[in-house]
Amino acid sequence: MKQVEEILKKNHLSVTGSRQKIMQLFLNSNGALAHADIEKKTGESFDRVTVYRTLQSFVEKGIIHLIPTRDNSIKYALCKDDCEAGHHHDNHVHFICDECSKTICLDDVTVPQVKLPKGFTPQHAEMVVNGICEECK
Amino acid sequence: MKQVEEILKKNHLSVTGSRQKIMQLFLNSNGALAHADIEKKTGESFDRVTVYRTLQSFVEKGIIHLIPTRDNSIKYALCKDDCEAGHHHDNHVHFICDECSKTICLDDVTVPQVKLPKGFTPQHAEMVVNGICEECK
DNA sequence: GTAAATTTGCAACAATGATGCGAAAATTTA
DNA sequence: TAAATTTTCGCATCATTGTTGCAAATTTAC
Ligand SMILES: [Mn+2]
Ligand SMILES: [Mn+2]
Ligand SMILES: [Zn+2]
Ligand SMILES: [Zn+2]
Repeated sequence: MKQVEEILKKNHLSVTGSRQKIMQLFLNSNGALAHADIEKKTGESFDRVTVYRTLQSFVEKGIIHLIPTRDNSIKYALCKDDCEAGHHHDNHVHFICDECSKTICLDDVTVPQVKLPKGFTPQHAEMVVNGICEECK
Repeated sequence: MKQVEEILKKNHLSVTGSRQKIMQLFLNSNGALAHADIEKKTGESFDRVTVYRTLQSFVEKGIIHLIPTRDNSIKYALCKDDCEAGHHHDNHVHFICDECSKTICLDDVTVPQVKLPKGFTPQHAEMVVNGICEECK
């Protein structure tokens, strides 16, 4: 069984053309993908709505996670940590290159804890670093 | 001279009704404001476009800064650090309450530095913490 | 292979944000 | 303070992004 098919089945998702193609895109890509990237790379094959729904279901199943960016565009990347449906626990830092604008999961860099003022209880923290990536250096 | 007028003049912005009213909103508010909040609180007085343009010019002048959120909605807050036109340098942590969904600048909590993998050069870092705020606790 | 369940594509809609342009208002000049 | 100049405002219009309902097509289960 192909890797893509395996991933879908393991996550109780029916195996369809769009899901296979989009999942393959993530497996091939070394950075994060935006909705627009996916539409472009699948080349008109699927309806815009299908792409939205596919991404949503991948997020729900814990296959991909979203990355917040400074310009408020959503990017998606594969979860390498062992996330489960409805229970993500990636807590790594994300890097956005100002040169090539690629978004990269720094899987080995954990989001540091910060001491909050009295009364604040943290639940989850995100950290995004901008700069120059190893390739553009 | 009123405080609001003073701020506008200091930043070389002509003093207009919309700018005064929106600036006053920021001065009164203890959390960050979204575009929609501002439209609501000014009560139909100004065109939607005017609000957009006012916020843009405040950002350009270094009077307010944007806060990235996980759900892709833009929030704005007063710069308390000494930002200048075209050169922001707030680097504090932001807190978003999961209960009241207020967004708060933690001006005294500096974004910590992280050690990046070899080849990555950081330029700027953002950190957003979700949880329960002091009021909702 | 057939029936049931799920997914897809289309149409329609809502929200958000940008731009051009003439009218209105604010600032500068005299 | 009045006229001239500069800036801003409001409106119309458009683009992009994302959501929902529903019938047709596809996938899965039997
Ligand atoms: Mn990641
Ligand atoms: Mn802030
Ligand atoms: Zn790069
Ligand atoms: Zn709260």
